[in-house]
Amino acid sequence: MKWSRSLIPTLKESPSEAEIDSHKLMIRAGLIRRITAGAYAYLPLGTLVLNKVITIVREEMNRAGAIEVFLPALQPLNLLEESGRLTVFGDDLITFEDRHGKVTALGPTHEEVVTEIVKNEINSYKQLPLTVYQIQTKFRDETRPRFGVLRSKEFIMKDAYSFDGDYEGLNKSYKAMYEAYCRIFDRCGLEYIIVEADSGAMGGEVSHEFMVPSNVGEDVIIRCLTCGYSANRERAEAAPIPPEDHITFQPLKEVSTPDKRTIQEVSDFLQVKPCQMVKTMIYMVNGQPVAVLIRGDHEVNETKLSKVLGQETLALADHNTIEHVTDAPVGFAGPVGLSVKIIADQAVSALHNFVTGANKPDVHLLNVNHGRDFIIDKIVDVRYVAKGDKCPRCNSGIDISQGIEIGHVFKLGTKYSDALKARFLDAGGKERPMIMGCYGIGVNRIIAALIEISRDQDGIIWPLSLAPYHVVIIPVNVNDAKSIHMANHIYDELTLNAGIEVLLDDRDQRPGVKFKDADLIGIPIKIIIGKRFSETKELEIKLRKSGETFLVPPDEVRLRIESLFEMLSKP
RNA sequence: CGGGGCGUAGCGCAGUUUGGCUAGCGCGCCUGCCUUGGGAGCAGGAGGUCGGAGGUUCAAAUCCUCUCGCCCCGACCA
Repeated sequence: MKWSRSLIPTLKESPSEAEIDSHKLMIRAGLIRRITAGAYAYLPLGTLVLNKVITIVREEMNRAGAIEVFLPALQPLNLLEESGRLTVFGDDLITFEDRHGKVTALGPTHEEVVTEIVKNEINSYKQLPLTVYQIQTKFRDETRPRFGVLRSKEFIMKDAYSFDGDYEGLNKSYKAMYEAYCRIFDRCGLEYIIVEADSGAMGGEVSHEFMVPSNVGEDVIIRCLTCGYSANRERAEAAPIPPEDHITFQPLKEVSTPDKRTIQEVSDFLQVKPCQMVKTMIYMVNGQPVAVLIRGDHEVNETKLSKVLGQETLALADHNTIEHVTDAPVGFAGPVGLSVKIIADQAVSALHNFVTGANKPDVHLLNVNHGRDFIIDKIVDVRYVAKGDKCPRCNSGIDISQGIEIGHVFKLGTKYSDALKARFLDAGGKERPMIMGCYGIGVNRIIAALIEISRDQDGIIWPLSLAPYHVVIIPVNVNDAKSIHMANHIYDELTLNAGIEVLLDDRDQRPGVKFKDADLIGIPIKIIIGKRFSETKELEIKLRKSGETFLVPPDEVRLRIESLFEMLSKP
């Protein structure tokens, strides 16, 4: 492709809309343009990269035995109603009313649609197992789209769904997808961490997230650098905190804390560290108030809490309920004298002589001890892992970092096949629900994540596998007939005879402009036809990533490029 | 959805507080000269409903009301 005939609008300055580097670079390098909040147009260079990613994904899905399908973006609401996810998605669902008054959704994901199809078309164990996938645009009305294509209202997802007759089959299907994901991300040149993820309120099932470590990532990665334990924030556990030895119970004491409600306020006022305090949170569970005790410096993990309580729906109680239950305004709740069920986080059970609310206005209690002053009904793990926690497996220090979620694999079990009645007859003639798995990859996110981890002050650094073009030929002076002739010759040689994707910068621009642009758009290899060429007939090959240069006579260029390809293809 | 901010040329911005020349600057773009190894120089030029609607005024980018869009923080997020 000749530069002058494509559309590659590079920018010197960063647009004000962009906050993070990958977003800025995608705009500056002419990959994308925003059309509206959370929706981006892919320009030629962006489209080439997108297609590179899609090709890799498709090849590896096929290799793993998955079958490609193409499902509609439009979805009827009744399917989502049947699975119960209409309320789960809620306002995230983008819907519209057609001329007949029928309300239709733009699909946020496709579990229901694919299950509906399989339910209708598959009746026998002989037709299983089956894994289908598609590459489709998904729609979600994100409350706040941000970071360019990392969180948008419209995004491309590869979603796959496996159907098996038994759990052993699911395990095989899951493993095949898991391994395919590793190959896909390896081929894309991404460094990634696989973390255990929470499987929501279904319980007992397995889920893994593929994360690219990055400080702009919106997901939290908890891991142990010693034993390799890794999990996301919802899922991660910490080693139980051991109770202190030789504690003597101090006498319980009331203390006046006028208008001090938050942990921070009370901590400052009484000069007690938050880790010596206990928060009492009142939750509504099945219409009944429950007190949850958590250490002052910890946070309640509602995913764990709902699992512990066996409830999918729980919520913090409103102010009226709290005042009714505790006999005090919000901010002064405590377990002593409370008549509701008391659930304590493990860390609280290890505390002695702690500070907490007195269930009286403007009063807190000092030296509270469970067993003596109140009884805990249940000790459980219901908090998020915090800095300073220990690994639940090996008790080493734990590392908390951020990452971009680029893939998620999930053993669903029978959630959707039960809801939508997708059953089959087994060898014994017995009707059984299909066992499902689902597997997603954020295609656009792969691109943004790659740029986040592969760039420098000059621009993007593409791996060979994702580069929009492998090579850019730069004739320094396009008015020099010999240079142009050579540029065309090399172009044909590489394109026609070696199947290499080449961009020819035929613009009548000063060399500096062309070099800067080539660096910005991140083409792995530059072939420069300039001063050297007029002097010694040599061409210069320069690598984007390392900056290494090689002087090569024209008839050796192809061989040299091919050997560089081999080198660049290795991780 | 709460809080904050911003909409002026393709991009980045000044001008708005205190209303008043023909609405500016840098980059980019067009023409010519010159130049050709890391975003050159000179000269000339095109490009604006100042987000939109209404109002106040002799006069509005500037003041008032409404409205649309966008960004940031928070809440939310299979």
